[in-house]
Amino acid sequence: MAVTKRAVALNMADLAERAGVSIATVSRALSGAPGVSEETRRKIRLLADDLSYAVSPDAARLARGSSGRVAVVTPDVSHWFYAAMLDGIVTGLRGTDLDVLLYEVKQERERRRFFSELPARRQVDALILVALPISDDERRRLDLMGVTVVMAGGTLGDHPHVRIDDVEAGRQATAQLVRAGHTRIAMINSTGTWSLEYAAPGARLRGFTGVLEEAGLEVRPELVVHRHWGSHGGVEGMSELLSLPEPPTGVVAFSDEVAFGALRTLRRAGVAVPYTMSVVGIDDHHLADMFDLTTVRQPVTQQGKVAGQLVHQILQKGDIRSPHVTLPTQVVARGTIGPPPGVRT
Amino acid sequence: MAVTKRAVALNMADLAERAGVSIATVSRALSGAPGVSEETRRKIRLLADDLSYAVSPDAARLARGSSGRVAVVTPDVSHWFYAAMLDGIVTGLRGTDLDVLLYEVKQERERRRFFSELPARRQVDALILVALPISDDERRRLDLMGVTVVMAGGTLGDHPHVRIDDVEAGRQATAQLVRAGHTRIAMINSTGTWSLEYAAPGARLRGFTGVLEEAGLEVRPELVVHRHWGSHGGVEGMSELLSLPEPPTGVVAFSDEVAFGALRTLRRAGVAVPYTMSVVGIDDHHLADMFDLTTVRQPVTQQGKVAGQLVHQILQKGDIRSPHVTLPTQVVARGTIGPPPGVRT
DNA sequence: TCTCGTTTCGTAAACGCTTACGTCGCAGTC
DNA sequence: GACTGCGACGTAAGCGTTTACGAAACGAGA
Repeated sequence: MAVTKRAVALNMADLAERAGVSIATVSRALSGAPGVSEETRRKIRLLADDLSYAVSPDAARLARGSSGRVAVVTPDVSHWFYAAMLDGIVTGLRGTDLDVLLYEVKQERERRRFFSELPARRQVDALILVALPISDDERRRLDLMGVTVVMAGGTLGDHPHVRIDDVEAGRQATAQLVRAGHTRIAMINSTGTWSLEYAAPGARLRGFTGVLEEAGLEVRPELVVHRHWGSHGGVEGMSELLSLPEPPTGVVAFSDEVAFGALRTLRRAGVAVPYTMSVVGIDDHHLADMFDLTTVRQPVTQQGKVAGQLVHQILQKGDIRSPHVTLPTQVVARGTIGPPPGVRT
Repeated sequence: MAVTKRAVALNMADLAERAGVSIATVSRALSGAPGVSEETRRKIRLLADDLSYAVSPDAARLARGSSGRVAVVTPDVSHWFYAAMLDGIVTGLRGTDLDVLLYEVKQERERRRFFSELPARRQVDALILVALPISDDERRRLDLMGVTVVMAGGTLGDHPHVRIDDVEAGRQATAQLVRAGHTRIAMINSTGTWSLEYAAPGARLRGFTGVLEEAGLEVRPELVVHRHWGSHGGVEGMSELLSLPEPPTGVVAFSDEVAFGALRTLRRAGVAVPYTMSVVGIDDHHLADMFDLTTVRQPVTQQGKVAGQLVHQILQKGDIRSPHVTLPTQVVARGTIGPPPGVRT
């Protein structure tokens, strides 16, 4: 009848007509719902394939009330940590017919805007926050969305989360230096990117001091410096430590990138690693091997993957048994730790 | 009337009722369409804010026919190159009320699946392919989607694209070595990840050979090795070059990561850089500075950003003036290039 | 043969918007 | 004072699905 149909793609009605059945039957056949004979279902599926017809997700969502989409909110896709998380999430979601909607909130004001406008609003069934510290106020705004919220790489109240034990990671890193015989051990820790405190620096520092104290070693304030958590932070932090009247013989870096920077400073200063100075990182960055860096591995991609799977399970089964996952970290010995200078091996 | 409303979130009808106007007016007021007095518009907007009401994107899409979403298809989010591209795309799309739907196609078969099932089908208004080589057949499948397609980091027939000149990048890298006086210059080039040929390796190699020939230097087959384009490719490639009866004195790496690997091999082999061996990369990876690596910078994030802006413009204005953008590359001199050994400075 | 339960399918009412079109009121024109 | 034009708003028809409900057909049990 209608000669001027706007629809460029064919719709379910067209398909139904050609198949000689009603729209309802087509819908049931394609969605796998019961109430259709196997024969009819096969016929319809074949026809749909032939005409390369695909159900409109938007219309389906409208009718059903769920979007089949999950939002991932991350501070910086270009940074390897978040990128690896994202990669893991996508992997964990693969084959679940859940699509990923990506939101990047780089700056403080973007984050604020995100929570005040909630652009993911009514777009997704769930939200995965990637290591994003948020305020109580923002947490409350989040509830407005009325969707499942999962935190990857941190915690968020009672919401499901996947993370590592940062205190333990700090302990493992520090313990290697202690075991090697070092007594003057420093830490280049991270400052937060945000006004809100992010948990990792504090936790890793607790691990650091804990191990020192248990070993009967003093924690000297001048040996704990704070810098940005990128490689340049390591460059600066190491410089500061080297300029000390009595520099340390071993350094725990907040992250591998910080360690990379520290190593560059040492190389330029002509300080031999590990003969004069030992360095240990945390992360097991995929380039750590290129620096020969001894470190503590955290399974970043795996965290993302589990987060993705968690979301899928929750969306499917409603609730879920263990929504709080802590993945283990593990020492990776390479070449940047040796005995302190002056100690014979 | 309907006592059991399913809707958890309030809808436009609720808002209209409270505002004492019709749904149509609310729609017009909120979307910025003409035909509403400024006073009414303000009133409605205020009310919407108060009740923290948001228009359902799916319903809007259904009614309007466009989704406000763009799909980004990338081989590997966790790799810095694609991550930087993605970051750029998101940045370029910021403030355009276009959302990003992310698809990762890591393996050959995932790529095939993506093109055969087209999960982005009817979900997005445009598609951005990130440095993804595709076959003619797949290109045809893509047209089935009937949406704008943009290639970032490569070309794709007549479709709009953003990229760099890889031949020129190869030339710039090689020219530095030639200028420093090297005559035995090698290249660690990349093998493709896919069965389909990706353009960059071939183009960079052409730049390499072109410069050598213009300088009157011979291109020796044994000095061009092929490895995977990650750091381990560099490790292996450099080993092979070192094992040659007469090793080169300068090496052009396909990418910075390859160069990182090469540097590690050299360090372990006790070959001094740049005194005995010079190395140059391509990319300007954000860790290149940590290796002191001389390289050729390509603006990765910028490419993504332009691609995002391109999509936005095309979606808005229909067509567009210059849909083919080539961004310039540029030498970044650091510390891994010196004169060949035996040449007095 | 009648009734009842199953299966299979169609009918039609949502889902929450956008927009073409119609209506109304009012100022301006002759 | 009837007519015209225009701005502001309402009516209602979609957009392409899902799904509650009802109808029809059919076999089984009595």
